[in-house]
Amino acid sequence: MKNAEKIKSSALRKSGYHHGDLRAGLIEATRQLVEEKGPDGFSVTDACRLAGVSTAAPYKHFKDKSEMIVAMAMQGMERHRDMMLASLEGIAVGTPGRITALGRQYIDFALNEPGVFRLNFGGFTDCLDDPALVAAGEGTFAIVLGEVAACLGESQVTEEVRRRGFMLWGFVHGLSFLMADPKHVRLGGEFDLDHILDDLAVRMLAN
Amino acid sequence: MKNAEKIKSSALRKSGYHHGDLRAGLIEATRQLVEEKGPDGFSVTDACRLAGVSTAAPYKHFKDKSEMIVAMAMQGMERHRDMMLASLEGIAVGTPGRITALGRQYIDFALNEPGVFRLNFGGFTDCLDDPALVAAGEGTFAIVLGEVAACLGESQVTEEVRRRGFMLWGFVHGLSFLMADPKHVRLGGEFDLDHILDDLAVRMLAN
DNA sequence: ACTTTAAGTTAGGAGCTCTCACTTTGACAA
DNA sequence: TTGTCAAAGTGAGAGCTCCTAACTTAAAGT
Repeated sequence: MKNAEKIKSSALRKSGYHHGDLRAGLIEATRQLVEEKGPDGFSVTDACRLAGVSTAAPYKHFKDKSEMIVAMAMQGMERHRDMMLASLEGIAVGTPGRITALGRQYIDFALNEPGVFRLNFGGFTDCLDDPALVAAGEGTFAIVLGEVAACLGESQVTEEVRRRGFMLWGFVHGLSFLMADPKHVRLGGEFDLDHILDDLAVRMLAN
Repeated sequence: MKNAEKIKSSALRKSGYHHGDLRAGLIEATRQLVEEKGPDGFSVTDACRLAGVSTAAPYKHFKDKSEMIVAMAMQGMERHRDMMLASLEGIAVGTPGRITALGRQYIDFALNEPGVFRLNFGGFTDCLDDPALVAAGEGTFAIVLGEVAACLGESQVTEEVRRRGFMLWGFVHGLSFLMADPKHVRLGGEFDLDHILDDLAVRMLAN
């Protein structure tokens, strides 16, 4: 029983009348479609087709389209944070290497999941207002602030730490947008991202 | 005759059966609505209501919704470029002040017209593909590259100039996104944008 | 086994994009 | 000045979307 349920849960499409875990199935369908067609271009109808249910089914699990997108975006934020945390593994605390690792992972996420990244940060009105999403973003930024503080030899997040962290975030954030778009990234010519990030960390943490 | 026509041209709404300059009227309506409701949330139907014409009228002037948005975005790119160029007025060539002026103006545009800014750079699939829009973006970036070259004492756009210019662009671009969003900007704490930009120019143009 | 209820369904309203066939009217030539 | 034509409007409607309402299925607990 429990086993059969688990197998069902992981499936995108349903088998019988009931899906097993339609909520998760729709979130996964949403993720796939947002990557495929972009944050605009996504439709609930498409997600229903992909999950193999009728177009009315989602409304048993989500209030509306926006809530469905927010649920997917939230999982994206968590992946984003977890990957950033994982990238710190084995790098000495207080060294610039930790800053560049975070930046690198931030940008890698934007490159690997451009649809989700743009959805989360590109200014889609619906998602901007969700408090859980905002809180998740703040949590991730807090990680950055902690690392900046350590690099600057501060034990607390001072105003200067916050200022530097915000500048670093802005930089990496902007690079993510530029690099996730082929029409923009080629304007940068031939460059090595790791080199740029190292250069950045040196310049921004100096003094 | 010519005068009456000009008066009509500047009007958003039509007076008689014919509008006078519906194309321009729709572009202006589109701009207003994109600011009001965000790039998503915009509908051709709304623009028609605002311009006072039937919902079939736009298709005499634009192939589809996308082309209408692109036309509006194009004017936004031109405003963006013109304002950046104007901001250089009276600042000595080859000084970092010209870089900070460009950056400041870039961000100001994002703050003054967040809807248009996000539409142009937030990764809306339809617009990304338009070659005229891409070319306009490249033209604006070329201005930045020229200033960076002058600051670094180069007479040409070398690979290093391009790299630094791209980094500066990335930074200002990211800050624009963060500052245009109240939920992000407050994470930066209390800070003075001019001070940050000066700091940035010093750090990024050093060496 | 029976009941309850969560989770599906079909049907349909309202709004959107866009097309088609039609109407209006300004511009230009005779 | 008048007649014609083409540009620029119109209403009607097809096909899509999101979402609701009322109905049906079947899973879970007593």
